[in-house]
Amino acid sequence: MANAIHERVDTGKDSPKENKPENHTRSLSSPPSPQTTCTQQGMDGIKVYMQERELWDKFHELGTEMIITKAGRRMFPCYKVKVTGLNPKSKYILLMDVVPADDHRYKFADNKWSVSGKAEPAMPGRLYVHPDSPATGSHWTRQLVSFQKLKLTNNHLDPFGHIILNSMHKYQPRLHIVKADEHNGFGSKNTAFCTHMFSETSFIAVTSYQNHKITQLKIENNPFAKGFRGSDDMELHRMAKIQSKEYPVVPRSSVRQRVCPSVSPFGGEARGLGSHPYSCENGVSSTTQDLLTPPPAPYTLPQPDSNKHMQVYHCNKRKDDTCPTTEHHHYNKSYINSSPSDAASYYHPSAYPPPPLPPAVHPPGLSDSLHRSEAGQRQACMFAGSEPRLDDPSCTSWSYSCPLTPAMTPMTPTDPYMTFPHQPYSSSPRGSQLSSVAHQGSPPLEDSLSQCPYQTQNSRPPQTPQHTSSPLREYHCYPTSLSPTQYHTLHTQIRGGVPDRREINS
DNA sequence: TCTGCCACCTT
DNA sequence: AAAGGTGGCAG
Repeated sequence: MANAIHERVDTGKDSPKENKPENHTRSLSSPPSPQTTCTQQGMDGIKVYMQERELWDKFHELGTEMIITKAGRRMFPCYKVKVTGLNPKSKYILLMDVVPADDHRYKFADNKWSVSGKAEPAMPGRLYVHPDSPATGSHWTRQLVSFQKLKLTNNHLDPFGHIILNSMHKYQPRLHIVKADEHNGFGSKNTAFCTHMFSETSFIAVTSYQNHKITQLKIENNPFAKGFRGSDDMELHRMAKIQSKEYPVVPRSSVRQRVCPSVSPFGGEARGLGSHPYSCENGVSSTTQDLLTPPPAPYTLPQPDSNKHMQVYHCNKRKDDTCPTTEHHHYNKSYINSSPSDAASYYHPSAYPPPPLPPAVHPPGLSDSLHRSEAGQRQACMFAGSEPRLDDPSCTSWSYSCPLTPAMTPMTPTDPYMTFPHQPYSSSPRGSQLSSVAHQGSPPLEDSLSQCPYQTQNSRPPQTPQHTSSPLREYHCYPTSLSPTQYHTLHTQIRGGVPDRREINS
């Protein structure tokens, strides 16, 4: 909340030029994602600057690790960006997802990370929709956009809408910006969106830190870990206290951490992602369906059965009222009234495979209902998608439900996959093209970057090396034709309003 | 490896 | 003042 603002209201340089990294904010911002080629909707002029890039770089050099817990753990550094190039009056939904960076499983031994096998099946992909969504371009560009409330979990059955990851696997966070104007809503044609990835934000999910250097970096920079900082004196004192013995005093870090000398985990390779330049993908789908439709699967990750079902979680507070009858216009208004800060976090299912843009698209109803919900509460509205494997024709739909979007749902509710209001997400029988976003979802980034997976079957535009020099390189994935898709079974669940444990108290 | 609990902090 | 975010650690 306030944080985003505090960090850098950087309004000063509102519109950095392409390729031109901001100097004065260099430490805080990375070069903007390269621009986009979006052909329509004006998405091409959107630029995204990663904040606190220096910090991200420090972690990245060592091999960033993010703790994942059953209850959900925030990311640190926090994913914060500055966005420019949005139409001040248009509405956009900003969301994030975290996709596999490759299909390997890693191990940390000899003080470094190395591949230890094949990745486990991808977890249900989920989307984290920024609480302020949908909001006008003016809103998003006015201040930094922080995803600090996003949480990562290793609980495959997580009921809170947190992003589910596998420990010891490498991931790449992605930011999606979806235009959500009434004239460009999900249910309509021309849904435009763009995807931005910053390679320095890739990380390996762990249940406990492997590299003590990462631990120290976290302690030094995360305010919540301040309790672990301290002078040697404090250390000693504490140590003595903890171990009532007279053990030789050893630096806390040494004591606490496993032995890990210094070697950068990501070992020179920054592994696929690491070394990849940032990429930015934008796309416009001609139709909503296109967006939703999964791309051909260039690469497939096995999906657990559970994944095959689309799970929808409704906001507890969902107002049925709000959703159902909502019309497109509704959301406009609601948004205005709602205060972003109050908004709760929303989670949507993302299909890894297909990245779930779609859900986002829904903004209309969504925001309405969600935003109005009590502030601060994380009522997650999440949708878990089964992740369709890209190659699996059956997976395609991304509908998300949330009662939110009646308006957007042009489809018949009776269809299984139509369960969601959002039909568009649902698979479109016809191969449609998926916008990059959708595609990207799940395939390991490595593939995507190296070759747009989605395109696999298509010709992929050569990476447009537009800003090669800049970290962000943009790759456009053009829609590929998709095979007919079938829908996932949708499994809906309504949260009973059971908040996170922590929230119970509140 | 993973989990639960704890002290210590921030918000 | 309460809620909730951290890493350490034992099991």
